[in-house]
Amino acid sequence: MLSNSAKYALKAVLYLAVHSNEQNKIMIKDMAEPINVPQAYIAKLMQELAKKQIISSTRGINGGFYLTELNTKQPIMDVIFAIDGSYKMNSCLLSLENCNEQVPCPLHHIAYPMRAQLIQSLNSKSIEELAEEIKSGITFLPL
Amino acid sequence: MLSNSAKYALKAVLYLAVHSNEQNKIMIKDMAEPINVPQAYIAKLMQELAKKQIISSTRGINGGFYLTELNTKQPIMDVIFAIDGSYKMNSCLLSLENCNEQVPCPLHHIAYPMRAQLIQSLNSKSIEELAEEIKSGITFLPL
DNA sequence: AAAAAAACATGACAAAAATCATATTTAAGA
DNA sequence: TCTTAAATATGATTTTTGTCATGTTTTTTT
Repeated sequence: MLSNSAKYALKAVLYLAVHSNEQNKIMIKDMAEPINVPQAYIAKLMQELAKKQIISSTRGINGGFYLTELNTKQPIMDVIFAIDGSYKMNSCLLSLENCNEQVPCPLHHIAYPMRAQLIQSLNSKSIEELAEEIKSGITFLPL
Repeated sequence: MLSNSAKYALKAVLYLAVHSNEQNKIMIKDMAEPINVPQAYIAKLMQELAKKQIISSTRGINGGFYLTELNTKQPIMDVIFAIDGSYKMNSCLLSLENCNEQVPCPLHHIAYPMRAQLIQSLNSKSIEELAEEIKSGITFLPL
């Protein structure tokens, strides 16, 4: 449902959402440890997200990664899609190609409503909203 | 959330539930094609399930795999646990070890209720119940 | 008792995902 | 303009997962 990479990316993006802005960029080496992801690995993911404009970056001295106002308005789902594509998230629990409401697989009625609701939530929640919850101590971003 | 192996195993078990009983055993070579899983692969999975008593088997001539009455009463979740263990299914969306109700991760409030409900469904639905739905044309077991 | 047909056990191989390493490009400051 | 410090690009390596192959054991039939 979610690759390891997507999970790492989500943690990283939320970390940026809480700790960075256009005046305060964050370097790879300073974010790898707090989110507990290997530096070289998270670096690759961040580059991918930057290329797809999910996050922002500038190189050179005083460079780093950060989120613009616009970046933070994006739904969480966009981060997932950028890394995993849409297939993983959208496919049926049994990964049956032709499972749908008309020809439902044996688990469809159990699994589909929940997945649909999850997708709905991930699409409607913005990065910013989740960051606010972290800042106000409602949720946590631990190791 | 579910390994490929677990998905294959579920398809196979449901196939047995619909097509087999103690008088009517099914050989590997006759089930691989209809459920669209490589024969050698499903063979290995079935042996694992047989060893863990999720399904039944007898060898030798006229042998094969089948489900006893007792087998069919088991919850669907048991099949998943037998193949994947409990970790995959029970872990938080971000795979954070110490995410819980007291110290929730940023996605906990979005993801947990649905996962809990899914687990509840998989635990309360028996193999037999799903097989009945297939037999009566409510759901389908396609490729 | 022997032969045949099935599951069972074991391990080899392949593909994909995760992880690591290294060289290149860019931006800022001296 | 040169040096430095950062992201970027590319690809190598490792680990995990999925797939395949082959020989062994068990059960039934003759």
